[in-house]
This record gives sequence, structure tokens and C-alpha cells, in this order.
Amino acid sequence: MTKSPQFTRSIRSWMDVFMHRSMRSWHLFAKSTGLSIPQFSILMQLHHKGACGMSEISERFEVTPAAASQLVDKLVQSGMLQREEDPHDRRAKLLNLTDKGRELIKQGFEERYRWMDQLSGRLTEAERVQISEALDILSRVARDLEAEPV
Amino acid sequence: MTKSPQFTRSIRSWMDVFMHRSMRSWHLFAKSTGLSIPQFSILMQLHHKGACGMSEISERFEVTPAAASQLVDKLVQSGMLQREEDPHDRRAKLLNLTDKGRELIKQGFEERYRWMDQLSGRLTEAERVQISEALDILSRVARDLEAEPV
DNA sequence: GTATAAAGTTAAGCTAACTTAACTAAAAAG
DNA sequence: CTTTTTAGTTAAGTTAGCTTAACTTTATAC
Repeated sequence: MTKSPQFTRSIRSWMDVFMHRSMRSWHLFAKSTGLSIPQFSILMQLHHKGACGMSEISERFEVTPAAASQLVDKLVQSGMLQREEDPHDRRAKLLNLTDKGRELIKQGFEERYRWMDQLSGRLTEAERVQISEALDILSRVARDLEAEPV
Repeated sequence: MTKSPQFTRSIRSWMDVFMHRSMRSWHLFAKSTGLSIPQFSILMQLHHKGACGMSEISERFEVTPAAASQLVDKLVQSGMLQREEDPHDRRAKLLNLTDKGRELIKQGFEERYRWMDQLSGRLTEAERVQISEALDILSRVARDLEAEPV
């Protein structure tokens, strides 16, 4: 495998801080909106991956189709999600974020970003450039990896 | 405020990828261990911040003391947490991870790290060094920020 | 064309996370 | 020393997420 203990150490240290922070803040944000974690996670999923069918929800969250249907139903009722028939397969449904749902997610991200802005304020311009480049590389590689068959 | 649109863009792009990924994977991991998200979050909190009292749990998760007590009780019963009397204040309790709890968290992190190892495999050595340095800066600043009064 | 499989829904019932309210016990204030 | 505040627990009841089972509707296989 990859031999680079320093890299591993740096990555893990950052993940420790960042994961704790982001888990907690999403949790509190979801709560403040009145949505449950599972409901909120579905919106996040839609935001990240785009429109999908009911079965994808059920698979990705590892719940039964029945559970997915019920969760989605609540989100439709609260106006976050649009559920329409798939024109290519009339059994299937197409799930999409509504404007309201998109707005909610956006707001959540804004709050998350604020923390990073605080961090940013403590950096020199040179550090910002370095970090910016580094994160761009990571984002690119992460997206490549995600795009692949697995 | 900080004027650095490129930095902001890079950070946000990375957060998009990373937050989605880590939320989902923690969720699935917690589920696979048989713990609920709230229970698991308490273990994470203890891991990150160290021992604390019941009231800290209740405050940080924004639930009533009653709810905190009940959640902690389940974790004690499943052997993840130790709950003992605070020697300085006999009303208060001290919550600590047990070895079993620590092991569980560690295992969760290992799974999370695997993704980053995959990423790492796609980088050149130069990129690894650059990213490593960048993340170290971020970790340091993040910890400084956290240590402060707020 | 009929049989089977797939996508999703609905209903009934279980469990766990919450809440409020009433309580115990110890610390701090007066 | 009494009063009040603080830390935590217990009990009862509500709600939401989940499951299984039975069902409808559309697509696919033979």
C-alpha cells in the first residue's frame, strides 16, 4: 500500500476534528429545522446526487422500501420534496428537491461554512493559497473516485 | 471579512464532498453496530472531548437531562460507558468510555480512514506532502479555535 | 397472452427517543 | 441551620422510524 506515515497522520488528525464538528452541527441544524436526521439525510442525498427513485433511497439508507416511502411521504407533505411519476417507467417515481428543500440545504451549508470562514480568518494569505490548492486536489480525486464503478 | 474567493470556493467544494461522505458512512456504521445515532453521537463526543458529566451531554445535544440520563443508561448497560460518582461533587456523575467503547470508536474511524487511503493512492508524493502540510495547518487552527472561550 | 418480477404504497404493530412531572440527594446561599 | 439551587433519576405518555405482510400497478419473460 501507500507508504506515507506523515500523510496518514495529517489526514487522520484533520478527520478527527472535522468529522466531530460536522456531525454535531448537522445534527443540531436538522433538529432546528424540525426535520429528523433520516429525513434530513434524504434531502442531503438528493442535493448531492440529484434526482432518484424510491428504491435508491431504500438501498442507500439500508431501509425497507416501505420505510423509504413513508419518510419521503413526510418530506413531500412538508413541501421539501417533489414526487412524480417516472415517464419511462410508470411504476417508478422520480424524487426531486423543491425550491424550499434546496433553500433549506443551502441554509444548512451556510452555517457550516461560517466555521470555515472563522478558520480562514486565522490564516495568512500564503497559507490560504496552499490550503486552497490542496483541497482542490482532494476534491478532484474524491469526485473521480466516486464517479467510478467502485 | 476575509477576501479570498478562491479559498472559499475550494473549502466549500471540499466540504460538499466530505460532509456528505462522512455523514452517510457514520450513519451506516452506527447502524451496523446496533447503536442508534444519538447513542453513537454520545460516544463520539466522549472520544473527542474526554470525560464529562451528565449535564454536558444534555447541553451539547440539546435534550432534557432526563433524555440524557436514559441514553447514557443504555450505553452503560451495553458496556460502552462507565458512569461513576464525581468525587468532588457527589451529585454529579463522571462519564467515561470503557475499553469496549473506545474500541468501537476506533473501529469506526478505521473504516472512515480507508476512504482517505484510497484517495491517497491516487496522489503523487508531491501532492501528498502539500496536502499533508495544508491539513496540519487547518487542524492546528481548528483546535485553537475550539480551545477558546467562543 | 399469461406468469412473474419489480416499484411503490398502505396498515398494523414494535421499539427507542423524546417530553413533562414528580422525585432524591447533595451543594451553595442566606 | 434552613432555604434554594443544582445534578441526576424514574415514570408515564407521545411521536417517529422502522419492520413485516398484504396489496396495486406496471413492466418483463416465456
